Amino acid sequence: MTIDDKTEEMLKNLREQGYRVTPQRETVIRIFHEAGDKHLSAEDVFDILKEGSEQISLATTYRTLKMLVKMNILRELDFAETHKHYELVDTDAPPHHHIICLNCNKTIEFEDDLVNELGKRIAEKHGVEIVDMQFQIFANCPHGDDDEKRTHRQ
Amino acid sequence: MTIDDKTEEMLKNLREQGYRVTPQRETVIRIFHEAGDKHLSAEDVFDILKEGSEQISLATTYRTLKMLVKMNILRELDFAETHKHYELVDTDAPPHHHIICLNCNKTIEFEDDLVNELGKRIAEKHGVEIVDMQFQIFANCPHGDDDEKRTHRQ
DNA sequence: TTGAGTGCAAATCCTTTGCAGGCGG
DNA sequence: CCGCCTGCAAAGGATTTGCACTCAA
Repeated sequence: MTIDDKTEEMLKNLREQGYRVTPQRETVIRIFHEAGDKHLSAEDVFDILKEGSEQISLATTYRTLKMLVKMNILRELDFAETHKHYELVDTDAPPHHHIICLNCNKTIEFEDDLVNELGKRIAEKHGVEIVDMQFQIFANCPHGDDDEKRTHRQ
Repeated sequence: MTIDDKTEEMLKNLREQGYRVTPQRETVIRIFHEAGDKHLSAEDVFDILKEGSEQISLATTYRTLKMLVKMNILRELDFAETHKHYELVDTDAPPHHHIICLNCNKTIEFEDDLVNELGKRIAEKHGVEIVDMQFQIFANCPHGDDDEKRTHRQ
């Protein structure tokens, strides 16, 4: 399935839910598809927009991201930073998790059936209905520059 | 060991690291001890302070929290919210994890050796040196008020 | 046509910082 | 006494919101 197809499918989804399909929304969704599995912040999206021909205000960028999260098209990620990141929800794929390098700020994504299974089991044990899970491993990767070390996690 | 003993020990720790021991710092540490295993935000700490006899400015509250994280006395927690939470580091205890109810915003703490073991193994497999890990399960607990439902996670 | 969506600027929330004075060691 | 800490107020970054206008349906 091409990026266009995937984008079109999500737009159809929006329309069916009573949302209007605007060029702004289409562009934001396309940006996430083109970004592959990268995590983008609102500011990232806005910067990409500034480069391209489609100009969208920062306010609309934020409003669109929030709406897409509510629509379950994007997932909100909370690493220990000042701002949030977003990534496309892939309903076919199992949830994936992240290793966050405290030196270079890079993230490594990983999938792990055991983690997912364990999460489900823990939720059951506590009698709650699971919606999402995120396993975050904070670590230092081998080649890190200490210069850029983050201060908010020792 | 009493709360006073634990507080005193941490203050000694500060002194040894070249930090000054001020009534403000003592008070903040004591508040966390008295709060048991609750997670407090900067604003929470400040509110508790306002109630009590010790008045501390919000700026100092933030500065103290940040310093205590660097000292590894507090751990910073990032649930999917606009502000951070802090909890006492217990170096004897294994890391614990959280179930966050999307309805009522309450958190359930849990420990799980399997999760910790799995985290360690995953870090090893990826060749990174683990510093901390947090398994967050976002869920709905049975009795939730839908009124207070959080918007930033569908 | 019409109200959901947009852009702009102002507002808000959380957190940090500059500066002058205070106090721990 | 020295310089780290504090309080205050102002600044800062990220995100939200009020309002008038625009455009998708």
